[in-house]
Amino acid sequence: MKRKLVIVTGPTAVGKTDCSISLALKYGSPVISCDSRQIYREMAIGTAVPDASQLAAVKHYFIQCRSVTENYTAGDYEIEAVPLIESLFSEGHEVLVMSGGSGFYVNAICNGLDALPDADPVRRAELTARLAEEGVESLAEELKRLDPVSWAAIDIRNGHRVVRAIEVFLQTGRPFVSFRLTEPKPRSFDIEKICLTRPREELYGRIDRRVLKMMDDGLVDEVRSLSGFRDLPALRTVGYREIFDYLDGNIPLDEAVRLIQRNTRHYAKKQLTWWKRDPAVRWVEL
RNA sequence: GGUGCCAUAGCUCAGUUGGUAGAGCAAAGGACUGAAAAUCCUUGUGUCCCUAGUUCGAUUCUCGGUGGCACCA
Repeated sequence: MKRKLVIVTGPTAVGKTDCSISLALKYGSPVISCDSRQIYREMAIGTAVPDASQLAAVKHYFIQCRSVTENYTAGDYEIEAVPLIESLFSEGHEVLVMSGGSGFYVNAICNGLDALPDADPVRRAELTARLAEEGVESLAEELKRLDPVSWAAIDIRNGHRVVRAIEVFLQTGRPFVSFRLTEPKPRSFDIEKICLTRPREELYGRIDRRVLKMMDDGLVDEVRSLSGFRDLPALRTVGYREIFDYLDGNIPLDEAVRLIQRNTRHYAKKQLTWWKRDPAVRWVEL
């Protein structure tokens, strides 16, 4: 029988952690996290990492193992997680449990990312500054001149996409879209994707309550301790930006809480949209 | 009990000198190849509280009712 990777995903606060731990115990598997924010050790409260007893119950990978200063990416994740999965299978596991809500990271595992270069930090910073100063139209014009094929193919109103396409062209001399493969990367294991879901109202209630619990657990102090890192990509995260606004005196605390709740709801909705277009997922309503 | 004000989108309200209506917030839908909890795009038909009247036509004016608020008793 081919080895199987069971991926437990779904919107934030739906209950992935509990479900993944019971599955892991059932199969004698560790839990391999695929969460782009729980990976940062400085961001425990605002990302709702598994608690101490949950972490003690099952071995977890990719939880709080990096610093926010490392700018971890989906590409890094694929490079580390796929060999880890293969090595765990070779140790004798029949089933491995992966869990997390970052669709792009799951995609990196299931289909693989194409052989695009990493961002050069200096050029990225330069292009990001220009995006802020000149606006996306100006950079889109530049992309049109440099790489008209990609200009026509990507969402040219999306600043991040335009920056990325320009930077890839400048680094390689090749059109950004020419790197795209048509076939997903072959994997040595089967994959089963399970998307947990709940009635929308119930999910939103869970989100609201979890945000209040984060506040009780000391989210403000956690964010305050990270103020030196606030411009890093990792800190551009729901729950952190709003508290920075509060600490700056721009909004009262109750407004910050309200915004975190709302923005988390929006995030949950985007996650659901991501999974809805994937015909391979099995939906499980809790 | 009396008088006045109010009743329009999930919420707060604007507006229609009579030709069936629009802002903010909330919400919904979508995109996605190394920032992805990021970033970007799209979306407003709602018994205009109910009944009757005037009118070619009433959410708009008038009578009455119902509910809310304020003040006076």
